[in-house]
Amino acid sequence: MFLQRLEARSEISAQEREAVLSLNGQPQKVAAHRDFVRLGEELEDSCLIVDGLVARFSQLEDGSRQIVSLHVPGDMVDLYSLMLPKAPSPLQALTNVTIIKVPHRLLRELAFDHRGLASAFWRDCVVDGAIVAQWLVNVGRRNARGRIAHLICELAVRYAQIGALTHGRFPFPITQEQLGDALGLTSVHVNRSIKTLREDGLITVTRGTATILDWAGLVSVAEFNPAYLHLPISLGENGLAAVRQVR
Amino acid sequence: MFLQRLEARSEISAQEREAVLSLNGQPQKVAAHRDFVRLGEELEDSCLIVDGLVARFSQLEDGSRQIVSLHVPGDMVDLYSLMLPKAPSPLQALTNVTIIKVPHRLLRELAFDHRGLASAFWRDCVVDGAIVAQWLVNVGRRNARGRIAHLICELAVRYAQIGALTHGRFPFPITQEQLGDALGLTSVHVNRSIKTLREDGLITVTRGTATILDWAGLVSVAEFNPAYLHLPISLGENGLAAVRQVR
DNA sequence: CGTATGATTGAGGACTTTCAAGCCAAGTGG
DNA sequence: CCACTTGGCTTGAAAGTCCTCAATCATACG
Repeated sequence: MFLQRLEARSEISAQEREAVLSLNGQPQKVAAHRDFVRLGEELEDSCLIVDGLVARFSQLEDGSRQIVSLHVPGDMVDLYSLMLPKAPSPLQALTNVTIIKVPHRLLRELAFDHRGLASAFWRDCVVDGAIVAQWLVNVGRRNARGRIAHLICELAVRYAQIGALTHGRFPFPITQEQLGDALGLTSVHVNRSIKTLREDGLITVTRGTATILDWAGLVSVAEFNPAYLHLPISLGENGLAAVRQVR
Repeated sequence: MFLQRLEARSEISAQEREAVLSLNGQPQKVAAHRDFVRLGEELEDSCLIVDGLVARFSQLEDGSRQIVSLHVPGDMVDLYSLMLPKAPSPLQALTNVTIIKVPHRLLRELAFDHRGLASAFWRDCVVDGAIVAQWLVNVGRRNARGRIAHLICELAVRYAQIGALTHGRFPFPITQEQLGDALGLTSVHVNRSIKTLREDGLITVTRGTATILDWAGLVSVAEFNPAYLHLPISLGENGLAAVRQVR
């Protein structure tokens, strides 16, 4: 999975591919709602998500939270911890999650031996930053409807990339409270805004899965342009087909 | 300047130091308000800021802007373009600016020949991302007063790092309109909020310079913790003295 | 001195939050 | 098998923050 993610954004040689595949680790289960990386912790591994949804967040003194990034299977959540071992933000499992911890030592060796992999890792960190920047635009300059639509578009594309989007449906195991924490909104207002999107025939959300009814409409409400994700994939009409792009 | 910035965050060997110092380039002037990198442009250089203030931003269809990062002298604004040559966001000079364009080719050679520098570059990109993440928290979860206070705290520390903070005063050549664009607010509301900060005796802003009157108070309003900047510096009481930290 | 850019202030309205209550589906234990 | 609990969704009403539109002021510049 990790290899697939890297290859989506970087050229990887056959030799480097082998090197990545030689990595292995024990899958671990993490229960929903558990913080499995705490603020300021010194990390010696990076976490590859195998299954489930993970959030990186910050907590303010009044108890409010801002989710800074969401991570789907295939993401190496804290690859950046290679460069900043002291966790700048905690990690929480939003659902039951399976992760594989990959030791920094091994990743460093890989980056040392294969400059293509070093670039790929570095590039992945940069793209992660670009996604956060896009979220900042989202939260700073769009109203609630636009923010929600944008996040849904982003997740649709990211799930499509890992083959988890079928018939315009994809996993959406996130509560409205958590959505609010990601978008700088209240769960109440998230609820009302989703309602208007539903009434406009753009999407429906039920029991952990989202359905796209009108991809073009959603994209338009969100002003969504997937370029910032740097994935070789886009969604066809109505979000039904995932289309691989030539790079 | 570039070397100083790198050394603030990474260990650089004597040999690597020499290598960085061997870089040279022509200083260029950019007039205030000019976009000197455009969206989607293919970049072959990264820009070191020598003087002035630069903003990276996104523009929405309705014309509104979100400034995603601000860059002070010593910053290599778009170091990340080494990994993503196609500019994901334009760059604007907020003031008259002096930059030095450093060819990607040279930076790549440096990173190739010196693994310590490769790490330092990568780390700098990661820290840039961490700053954007902090901005996201700021915009997503703080009210106008808190946002403004937080940005002022950040800039105070960053200017202190380059020795441009004296007697609690530092350069603040940014219009309220631009502040709003950075904070997800209107210039009008920025104005009113700054007024309350001034009335509370926390800061004053006049003619391109900000003065910190009550650092502790400002930090408290902002809930500011400079750790995310990963700089070996902090500000003493009332923001008067810049204190170098042991790493 | 006129012009231009940015700061400041006022009034009204829009979007979002807060507080509160009710609803629904799923899981639990007697 | 069913009351009972629980977490999450939904809705209403009132309040607050922030925005829009507009006008005035201040300062710098040609």
